[in-house]
Amino acid sequence: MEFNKNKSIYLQIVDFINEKILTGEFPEGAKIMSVREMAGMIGVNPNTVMRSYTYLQEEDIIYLKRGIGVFVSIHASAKIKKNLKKAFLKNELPAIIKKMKMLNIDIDELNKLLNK
Amino acid sequence: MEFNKNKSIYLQIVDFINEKILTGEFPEGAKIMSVREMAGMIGVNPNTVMRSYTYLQEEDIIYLKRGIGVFVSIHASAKIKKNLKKAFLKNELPAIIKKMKMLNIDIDELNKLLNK
Amino acid sequence: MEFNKNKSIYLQIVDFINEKILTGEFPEGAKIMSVREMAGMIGVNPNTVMRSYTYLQEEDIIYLKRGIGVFVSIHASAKIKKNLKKAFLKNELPAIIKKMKMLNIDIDELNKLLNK
Amino acid sequence: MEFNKNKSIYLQIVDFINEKILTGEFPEGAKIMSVREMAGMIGVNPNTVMRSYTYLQEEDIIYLKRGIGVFVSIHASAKIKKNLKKAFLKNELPAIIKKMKMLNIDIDELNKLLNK
DNA sequence: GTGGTCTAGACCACC
DNA sequence: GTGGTCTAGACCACA
Repeated sequence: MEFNKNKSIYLQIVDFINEKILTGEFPEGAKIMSVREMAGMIGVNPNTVMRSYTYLQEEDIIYLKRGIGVFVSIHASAKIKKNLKKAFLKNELPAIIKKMKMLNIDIDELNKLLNK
Repeated sequence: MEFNKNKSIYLQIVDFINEKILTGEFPEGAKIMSVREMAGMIGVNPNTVMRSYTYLQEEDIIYLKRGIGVFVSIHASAKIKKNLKKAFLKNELPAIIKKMKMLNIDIDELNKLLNK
Repeated sequence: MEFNKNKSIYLQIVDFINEKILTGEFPEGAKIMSVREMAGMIGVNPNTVMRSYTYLQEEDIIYLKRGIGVFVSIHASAKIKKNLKKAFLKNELPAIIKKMKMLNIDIDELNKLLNK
Repeated sequence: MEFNKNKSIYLQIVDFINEKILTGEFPEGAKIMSVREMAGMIGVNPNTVMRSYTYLQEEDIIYLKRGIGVFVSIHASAKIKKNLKKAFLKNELPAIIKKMKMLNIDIDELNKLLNK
């Protein structure tokens, strides 16, 4: 797996897992890859994966069972969408708007860009 | 001045100055605040401001005259717009599109959000 | 059965059985559930129940007869009370006192809380 | 510094810092020991201290400033008391009550024990 | 086998 | 100097 240099790896793993859950590749309630499996697959230290898993557990998106494995929470998908939407509206949208105004990009031009 | 934790302070100062130039608050050709003045005003270490100024000088947006002061370049405004547009199209737009798809936000909903 | 995350499951099973014995639900001398029955009932791996039983046997609270079953020891109830009291006075009470001081909870307030 | 074997070190460091804040030894708003200083002082790996600090930052009790240091939050003391009280009422008090009933310890006896 | 913690040591961006 | 991330490797309790 390839990582973006500007974002910490463990957060990119978080994004990766969130995506898998949203696409249904990791279904809610299901057991997913163990720390070591995931680490081996994406070529990263198990500690780093553990950090991602711990983060996701604090967000109630997965839960870890000692000696058993890692499971997707029941309402994980809705939770992820909620989190992403909240972050999008609060952090990213204002920045987009500000930048568009500064660059004199109007909604029509944005529409064209989006359709490409 | 308040800073976003996820972005380095010196880059946020760069954004801050870019904005002042685009809005005309720092007109092209004019002398702007010294490193020390700026540092005092926004409550930051002078070294950090120096780093922002150095960065902006490398981008030809300002220039420093030793012993005299800091000045906005003649074509600063156009240069900034060019840089921002390039970054917007290359880095931010793809991420926006991806996120909008994941969250099922279409162009109409975005339009509504933008108008608020 | 639900388990507290901060304590190991086998010890929670130990507590569970101790309680049954103290309340008389598992009378002294009587045969109690086998490892497999217990495991099925509370939804846990039989190995884990076995660990609890082994622990309780070492404490002379139950004894296992190979091929026959698991039995509550004759003086189990007294033994349990003695163990719990010892642990309570030695480990828990000092922590309670310290925490109450830090939280400015005095004996009167505790009394009120206990009566609820 | 000595650590209890039954609790993870990083959580014991959390307790340690909470206490220092409650007693005023680490005043609100003040800069406290850096990760490395703390690690050296208590004889623990810096990563472990970092874990404690990160935990406390998520609880809004301290905040970390990159390149500058670690600071106690403004309302840290109240926050800590709130957290401890909540945990005490929710987790510990019910267990105490249950255990006291099982051991036939009444409030008078507890009072005597507390006064020792 | 699993999660969970800890150490040792390194590198980076930032102030 | 500071925080922040990552690796490598180890040990433990638990299932």
